[in-house]
Amino acid sequence: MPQLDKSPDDRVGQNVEDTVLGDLIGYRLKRAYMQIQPVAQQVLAEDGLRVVSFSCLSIITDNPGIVQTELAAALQMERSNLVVIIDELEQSGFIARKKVPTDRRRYALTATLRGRRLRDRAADKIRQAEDTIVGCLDKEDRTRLMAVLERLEDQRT
Amino acid sequence: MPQLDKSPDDRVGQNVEDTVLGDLIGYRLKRAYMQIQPVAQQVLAEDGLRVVSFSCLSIITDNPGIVQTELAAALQMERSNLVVIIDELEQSGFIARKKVPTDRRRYALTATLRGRRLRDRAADKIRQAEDTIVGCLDKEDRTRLMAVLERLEDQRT
DNA sequence: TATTGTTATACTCTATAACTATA
DNA sequence: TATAGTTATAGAGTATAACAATA
Repeated sequence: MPQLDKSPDDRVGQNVEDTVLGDLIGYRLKRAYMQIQPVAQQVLAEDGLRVVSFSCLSIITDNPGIVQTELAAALQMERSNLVVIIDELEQSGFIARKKVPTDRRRYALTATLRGRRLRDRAADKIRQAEDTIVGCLDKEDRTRLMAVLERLEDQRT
Repeated sequence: MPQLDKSPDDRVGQNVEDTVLGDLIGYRLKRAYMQIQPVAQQVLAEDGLRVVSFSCLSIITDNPGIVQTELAAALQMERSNLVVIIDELEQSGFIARKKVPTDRRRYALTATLRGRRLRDRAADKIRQAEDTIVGCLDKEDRTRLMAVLERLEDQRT
């Protein structure tokens, strides 16, 4: 018997009490991110990209010649976990690795023309997808949100 | 030779260009969350809790008698992944499982006195820890941030 | 036939240690 | 001795399918 005999004290859907969790910023950030992330993921998957590989492609596009350690630091991830992502992007022809003559331990990363175009196109699609969720905010709320998030991020602890 | 011979065009630390990523809300949310999450994680670890087990304990405390499927829905996670977490909390003596007489498929979850006290104490510690990061925001910015995040979260797509 | 809790499993993400080649 | 890239691996976190008990 599905759906039809709710007892009076049934907690269904959003009728769950919460006196603590909802006042924690960490929880609120996570929940908001859980709304946005799958949308971005889906949009990027159409172009064969994951969120993290798009992030890499984007930073490489903006910083031609960046090396893997710098890229890892910029995205706050481990060098070791970057390797397969860079491999993928290279094999797909979106970026190129070339030895730095002055320090042959390092690889200078650059985006190819195809890579740069993909980055720009994918970025447009993500912005559009985010708008379907963030559209409920007016321009000022949105600008404020971005500024506040940036301040949190820059906070050293 | 560490640190001493930076070439003029070295990108160190935050000197990385970014024309796209930083304007995406998903990226900003993730970065802000990455600041907060480890702090909460560390604080909770002192009491033998993970972030997810604290979330469960908190919702159970606020909703005595809630069953696992409802809890999973409230936290937007899979029932199957809840099982071991509930097991842990029960074995630690923070919650109790008891068969619902009217529907013997279900377990009514309730927090023990110890569990409720732990929830309250841990919540205080998390708030305090979050303040070390969110302290840079004034009262109004903070209230606004929470309200905006809640609106994003409630946005149906 | 549908639902609850459960188990098993797989897949992604992330973190750590160790290796090589270069400096 | 230290660093860049790499490999292997282990641990979280998450998602899916299937089962027994119950409705």
